[in-house]
Amino acid sequence: MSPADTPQARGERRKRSDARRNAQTLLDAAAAVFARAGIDAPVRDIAAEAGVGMGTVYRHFPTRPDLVVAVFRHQVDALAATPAGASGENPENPYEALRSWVARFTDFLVTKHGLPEALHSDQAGLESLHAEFVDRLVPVLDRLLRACVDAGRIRADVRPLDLMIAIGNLCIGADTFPGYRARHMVDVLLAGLLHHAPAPTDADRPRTPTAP
Amino acid sequence: MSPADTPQARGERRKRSDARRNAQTLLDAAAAVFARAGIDAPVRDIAAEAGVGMGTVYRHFPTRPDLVVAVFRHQVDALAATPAGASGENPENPYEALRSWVARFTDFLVTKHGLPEALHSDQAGLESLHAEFVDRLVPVLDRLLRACVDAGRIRADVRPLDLMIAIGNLCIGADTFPGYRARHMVDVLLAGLLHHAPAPTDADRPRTPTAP
DNA sequence: CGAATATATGGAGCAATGCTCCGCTTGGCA
DNA sequence: TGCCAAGCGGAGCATTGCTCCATATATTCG
Repeated sequence: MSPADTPQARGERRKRSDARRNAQTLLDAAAAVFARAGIDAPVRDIAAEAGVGMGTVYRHFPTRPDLVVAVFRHQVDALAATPAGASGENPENPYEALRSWVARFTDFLVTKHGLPEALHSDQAGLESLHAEFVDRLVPVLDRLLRACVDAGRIRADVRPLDLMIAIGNLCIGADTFPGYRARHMVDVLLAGLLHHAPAPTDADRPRTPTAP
Repeated sequence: MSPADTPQARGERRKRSDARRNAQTLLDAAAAVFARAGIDAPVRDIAAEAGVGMGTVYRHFPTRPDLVVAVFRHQVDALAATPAGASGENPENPYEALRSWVARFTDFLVTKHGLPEALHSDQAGLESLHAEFVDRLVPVLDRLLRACVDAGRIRADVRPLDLMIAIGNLCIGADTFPGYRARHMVDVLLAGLLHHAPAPTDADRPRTPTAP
């Protein structure tokens, strides 16, 4: 997001004023419709909410997922930015730093209707949403996890990508399935990272049958 | 599934022979298409595979999810039936019984393209798929979990429904996202059930600030 | 066996939805 | 003011779940 990334600085013509205005209107309208009707809301509805035609939507956001990504980008940015602060807050307790960041991540996912589901939709183009999350957040998790491993708090066999996807997955259904406590299960998962006395990963592969 | 449930026994006329044949043909065709193209394959494709018309499909399976449920029902039955055996095999190690059943459940989910995703689809009617899983498998998990809790092996604050949904969720993306190791994350989740020295669940809610 | 009838079938057609296309409109510059 | 590239709107296409009904056929009864 350096200033050099602005269109003008790259020698491209500045967009027309109505175009800029419409782009922002669309972003706001999409955010409103997503909040009201979920992330799967029809593009038509968003165009109507913004008071523009279908063509305008697709001019600004070539595919539906592009619109979704744009709407959530700055929230992902916030999540990606904090950990420097968070992990700095208590470098002596890296596990709590991990837990606190994961709690914020979980809150974000749970409060967005359909977002966790969308991260796994195989609809063409929705990979970019996934990619956005991976690119921005995996490095954060990597730092948090590494700090825990270095401090000897957690097992070393869980990769940041695994954990990120797992957390995102656990949040699926949080708002649609009544009895399911997504946050709690994320907590259980994090507890599973801690070292225990008996490493259960070995128990299910008795290479040598327990001698009598 | 008692004999009294058969149509004849309830005084209903037995279905025409071609109808019965087509129903089975459709089941086989659907299984083949699901395996090849995933669970979201168009109904048209299944009709074509079976060599019948659309009307025939919908006559036998009123909605798309009904077909999906029918295809997987006997596999769910198998999963629901085993734990009596499994938990009987080593009553002295209930945690291993839990792990072994969960491993089978995980295998089942991971090998069915799109099944875990379908369990959370908000498409009307797909709740019956979810209901099928919940009704058949939650009681099994309940028994397995209770045995572990009674043996003092695991925490008592995880309900069977939570665990079942969490496991299903963790399997999402197993076949579509390259780097993600669903089975491993299920293992981490199960490890999180075990008791550890410091209960992390209390750490984030210091009701009374730790007295000096 | 042959007719009568309930049952089953096939596929055109409807509705929803993502996306494209293109003729019309308009902001910005000379 | 006048020009024109950038922008816009919305009809229309393709896909897909599902419905409808004229036609075909299995089953039964005389």
